Amino acid sequence: MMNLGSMTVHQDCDDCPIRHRAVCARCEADELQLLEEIKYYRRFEAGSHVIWSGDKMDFVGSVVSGIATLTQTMEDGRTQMVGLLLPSDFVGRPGREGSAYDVVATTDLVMCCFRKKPFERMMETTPAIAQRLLQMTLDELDAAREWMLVLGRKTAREKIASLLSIIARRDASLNFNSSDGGLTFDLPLTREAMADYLGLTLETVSRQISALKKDGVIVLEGKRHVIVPDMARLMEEAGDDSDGGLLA
Amino acid sequence: MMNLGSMTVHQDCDDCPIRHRAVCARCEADELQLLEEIKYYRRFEAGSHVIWSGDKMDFVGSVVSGIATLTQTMEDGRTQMVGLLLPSDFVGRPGREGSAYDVVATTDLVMCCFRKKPFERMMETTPAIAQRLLQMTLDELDAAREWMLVLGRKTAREKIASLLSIIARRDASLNFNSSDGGLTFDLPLTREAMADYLGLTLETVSRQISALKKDGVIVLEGKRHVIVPDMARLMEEAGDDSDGGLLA
DNA sequence: CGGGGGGTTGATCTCCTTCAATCAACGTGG
DNA sequence: CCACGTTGATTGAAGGAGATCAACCCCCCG
Repeated sequence: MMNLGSMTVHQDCDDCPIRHRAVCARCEADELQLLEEIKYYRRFEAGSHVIWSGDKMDFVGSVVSGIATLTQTMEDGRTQMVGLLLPSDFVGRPGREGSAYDVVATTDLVMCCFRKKPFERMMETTPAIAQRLLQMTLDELDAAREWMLVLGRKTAREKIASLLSIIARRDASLNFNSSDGGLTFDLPLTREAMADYLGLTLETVSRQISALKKDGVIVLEGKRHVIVPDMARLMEEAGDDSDGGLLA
Repeated sequence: MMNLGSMTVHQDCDDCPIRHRAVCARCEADELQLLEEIKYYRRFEAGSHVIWSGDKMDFVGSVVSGIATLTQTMEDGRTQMVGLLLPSDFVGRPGREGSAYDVVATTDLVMCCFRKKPFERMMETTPAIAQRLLQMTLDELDAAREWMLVLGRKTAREKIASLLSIIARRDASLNFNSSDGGLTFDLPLTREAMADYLGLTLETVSRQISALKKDGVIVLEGKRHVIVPDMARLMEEAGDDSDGGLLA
């Protein structure tokens, strides 16, 4: 898949689907007005790079729709995904020149971007933005630490179950897709991307998904559509017993 | 070792060793004054818990001296260290009741604590604190993500080398202990704690340290004192080639 | 029809875990 | 001062979970 560049689109903050969850969530009308002046939309097609590791970043922004990944790569080519960016997630780091990671669109992606310098200035004058960003960063830090447990201590089977339960829970919180008690969702990642997220090979990912299917923990329709008949069972397989930890 | 509780000590912010690096780094004299009113010192002895996972936290604070670890534990006892807390590091999460992790003092520890509610109120009125906390949290997030690469993709030998080079670099930035070109430091962790940090067993840690010693990458004096004759070599072993990534 | 991307499955290999013995340093009490 | 237990660390032998290498399938698309 080639990067064909980006298209520009426009939208009003009022009908923005991530208005209440993104960095701008706590902004008042007048503050939004200021943001509108420094914002612009960009569209990326599936497979294209939003940012290259090491590159200078002249913007920060929010994922409006679609999914992107945050990955690190070693010289010899080994890669580790360090974050999954979903709608409302923030991209970029105020106060730093370059990006430490590759950001890649895994689906078609729309981002709401802010020019970096003006945004940094706004952060100093608009507590609502800085506070929201702090909150979001603390959440991401918790997520990263939870993932460290997954990477460091869980078995391949538990890793897969952990990933599935995270995606399932996220989808459940957005939509109401609990048809007849069983959760349902589409995997937004290829087997290879899952492997990069879980610190495994794609073969192991495939085998463990097959094993979970054989054991009735999940039901597959095609390669990507997953049905979870018993969420508690899945979380048990993930090693996260029952409660699953309180979400923000 | 038993937890004998904590002793209280006092200190003035002016001669505080972490004054310029902790959450309070950007505070002006008047803001420090306010902090002084809600602050108190606590001393923990090596091996004792600062916080238990799940417990309600009525304070947040900074590590003044000593070292603590942040660990997560699964029901079956598997543990993963998710953070190493050094002087100036922040403990606790504003806006959340309980702690998600165990915080354990690995050496004797002194903490500068702030009562949580007043601190949260101050965060809303004092941009200097919120801004500094955001900066520190973003740094921690980067560190956590770097560690995800270590946990997910590196070999045991590379993991050990990564840990050693991180500790070496940190020590180098604090002290000037580059006697005759070779860095020198003491390991602040037992083999078991290193294993918990690296997602390994303590036996593997021991074996890989021995191997690095045999290969001349490090020199050991006793079990804990490490000499690194060639830092570039160590970083090569860690898989972080040469530059080592830009620090903040 | 051919080709390529994504996915599954099999056979083998290897690195790390597991289980276990041993050792050095240290403290404690007889 | 020496036997004893404890704690941290090292080392050995055996086994296994996951990596690696490789074949093959499915499906879409040109």
